[in-house]
Amino acid sequence: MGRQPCCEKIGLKRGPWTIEEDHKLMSFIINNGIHCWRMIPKHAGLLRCGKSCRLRWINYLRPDLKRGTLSEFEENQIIQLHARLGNRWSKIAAHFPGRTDNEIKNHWNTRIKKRLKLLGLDPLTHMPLQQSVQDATESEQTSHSNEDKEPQIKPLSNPALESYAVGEKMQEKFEVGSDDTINLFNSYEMLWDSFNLESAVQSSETTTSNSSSTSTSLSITDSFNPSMGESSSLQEDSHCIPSVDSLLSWDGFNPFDDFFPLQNYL
DNA sequence: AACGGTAACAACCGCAAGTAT
DNA sequence: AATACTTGCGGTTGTTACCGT
Repeated sequence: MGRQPCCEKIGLKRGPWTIEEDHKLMSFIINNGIHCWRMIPKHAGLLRCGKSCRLRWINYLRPDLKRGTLSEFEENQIIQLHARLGNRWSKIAAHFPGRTDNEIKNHWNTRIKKRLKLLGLDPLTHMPLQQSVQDATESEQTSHSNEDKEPQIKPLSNPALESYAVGEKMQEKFEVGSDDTINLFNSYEMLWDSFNLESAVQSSETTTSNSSSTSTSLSITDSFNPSMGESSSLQEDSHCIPSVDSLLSWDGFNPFDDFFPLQNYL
């Protein structure tokens, strides 16, 4: 039998969203909240599938989104979290209120990966590249067990201890040219020394479990629709509401101009 | 000015997990 | 317990802007 597709694809629009579509989606969600993504396009008068609407809301329209490039500090945090969590972008994003998993994933793939490679680090394992290759070769040669043959994909079990004793060596070895890269390297090294990742992740996991993208969205929309009473209130998640600056910093288009009486919420 | 290459970002797709019946 | 359905996630692709030649 198989599963029903999430939506009837025939006649649906794809590709970049127009401003009108954004307005329709915003307006609908603000007035009605989010109950069922599948129904939203139909009721909002959009020729999109629910999935597409959800993505657009989460990655672009959500009022609590923090726009702009990630700071150096955020970048370093991402690196640390990636060393521990691997490609679990949503888990990583949960540590950055206002950032989306898509955004962090894109940032990782387009920038951080390259910088790590420049530093001679394998973005996958966070180990020095040559060492990774060497380890792989050695394990192939010795071939002790099947476990030894596993590719070096697992995140480090204790990255703070393992990786950054090589810091000095790496710096000598790769003669990294740009100041940026050197800065990244230094802070990377420093952070491992000083940052108690374990406790940070744990505390963050407990505190952010309620502020994932979805619950955040809901709590915010709830705040516009007190009658919904579906979940937590704005008070609880108020830290997710962005500053005026971040709301107003959208280039060209601020979808909230038409819908949000901002002064009531900020 | 035209072209090609690249970076950055947005959006789509397929699958898995979670939930309701 | 089984099935149907929805939602969320991660990988991938598409699009656009920018830059160097």
